[in-house]
Amino acid sequence: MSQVRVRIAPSPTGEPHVGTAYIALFNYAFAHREGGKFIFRSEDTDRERSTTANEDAILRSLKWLGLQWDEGPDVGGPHAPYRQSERAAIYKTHADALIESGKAYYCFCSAERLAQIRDEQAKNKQAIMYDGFCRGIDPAEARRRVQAGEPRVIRLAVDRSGETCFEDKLRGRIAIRNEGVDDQVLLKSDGFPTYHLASVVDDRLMGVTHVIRAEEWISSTPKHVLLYNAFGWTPPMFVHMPLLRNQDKSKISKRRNPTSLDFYRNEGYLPEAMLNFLALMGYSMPDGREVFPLSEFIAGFSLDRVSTSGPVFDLQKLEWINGEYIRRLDTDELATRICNGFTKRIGVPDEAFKKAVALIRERIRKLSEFDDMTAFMFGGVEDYDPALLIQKKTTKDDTIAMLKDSAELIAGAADFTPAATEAAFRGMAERAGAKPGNLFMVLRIAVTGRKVSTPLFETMELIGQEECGRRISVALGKLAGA
RNA sequence: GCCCCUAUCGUCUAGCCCGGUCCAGGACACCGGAUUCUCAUUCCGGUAACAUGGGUUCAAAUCCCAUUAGGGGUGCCA
Repeated sequence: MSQVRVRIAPSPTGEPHVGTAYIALFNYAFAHREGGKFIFRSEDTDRERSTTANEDAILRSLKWLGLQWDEGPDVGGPHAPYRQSERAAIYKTHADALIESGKAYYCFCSAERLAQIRDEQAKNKQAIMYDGFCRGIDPAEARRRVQAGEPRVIRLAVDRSGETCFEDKLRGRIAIRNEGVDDQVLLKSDGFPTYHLASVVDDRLMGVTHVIRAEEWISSTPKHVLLYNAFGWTPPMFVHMPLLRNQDKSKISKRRNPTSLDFYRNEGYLPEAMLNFLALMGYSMPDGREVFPLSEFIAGFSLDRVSTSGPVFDLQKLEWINGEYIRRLDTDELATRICNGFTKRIGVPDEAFKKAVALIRERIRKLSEFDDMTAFMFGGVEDYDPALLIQKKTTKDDTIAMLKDSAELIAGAADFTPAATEAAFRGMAERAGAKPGNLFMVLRIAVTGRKVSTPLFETMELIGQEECGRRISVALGKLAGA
């Protein structure tokens, strides 16, 4: 069998979409598992909406994820160009060939007329399709009108008898009666091809063996098969992946879910976690493992294990996986990643910063949480309600006494390592007949300004002996004024 | 309306192809508990599903049919 060649063929008409990453991942895994090639092709035939900025963003996002392609608009390849807008002549030639062979015809119908017949068909509860009005025009006549410069498109002449079927690798044989297949527009009036023509021609010319794409394409696949037939080509294998869903099960959309890959990158999801999560959408490991790197996903990948029902994109599970990956990173690596866009405090991690990272590594699930969670370590303490200092079953005076003792202890401490401070404060609590936990909470509030923080004594060491003393004084001041 | 796809815990899924080992397993989330200076991590435990109805069979989550539900398509968008 010939070498496997697959492609991701996004349309640069919007932000880099999570669905694109999802399909790219499965194409990538399949290509790598089979020792084949993974191609990136830009489907920018919608001249109204396509932009190079979008294309750049998609390329950048997939690279961020680590899904590098073997051939593409930026790296070239044996079938360049990989941007459809640069291949317009190829599609025109192919469309013309179909006209010549009678497999396609010119259509001069106006948009208004098309809208009108659609309305009529809807009203009569009929299938909505082109009525074939221009199909009967004499070819010579049609050629004259074309030469006269009349606006027109080229449509596929579908033989309405019989049925068209194809093999979907995941779903088996899918058949549809030809009377339900429309005379699809192949070449638009602006001279550019529609998706249907362009993708069929390119998949063929680029030697694509497996078309792994989203489920939404199933209903137009018969048109593609008919096109392959019209050209006298053998269709590739089709693999229709399930569609990612919103919580309400509808196709994943911007309105109900963050869909931009930029969003996930900016929130501090790790690319490797993102891939792992996406892999879980529709795929399962034979041994049930849920956390696995891309290399392991590829190593055991098989289309047989892809499920067909549409998975709900569950942010909660993504966060969990992200947390798993964050905790698997060593501190230096985590620090480097945080410094790469997730903190305003420092450019390159120093020792103190790494200590802070070590303290939050088990507490964050997204890199973006870092700055807030460590605010009291690097900035000052935010304003807090002095009432927080007073613990249950204790009085304001108790608290003041505790803080004064604490200030003294801190000022006189010869050893400010966590073990030493903890021992000292435990001793202090014991002598005062107070619960250590209560004392610690008072200190926590005074030192961090929060009820929830990183471990107290490690945090104090990080903040520094002097600054801790200062913060205790501030707490005392607050109580005095309360 | 018409065409097509799908259907196991709230969510992701295993099992289904090759019926019995499944009064259905794992994970996330949730609820308890243990550890603990808070939070988190970690560790234990728990709640929770084969859409419905018919077949076939000694036996069905697994095979067949119907129904229902959800989704997608129905564009000179992709």
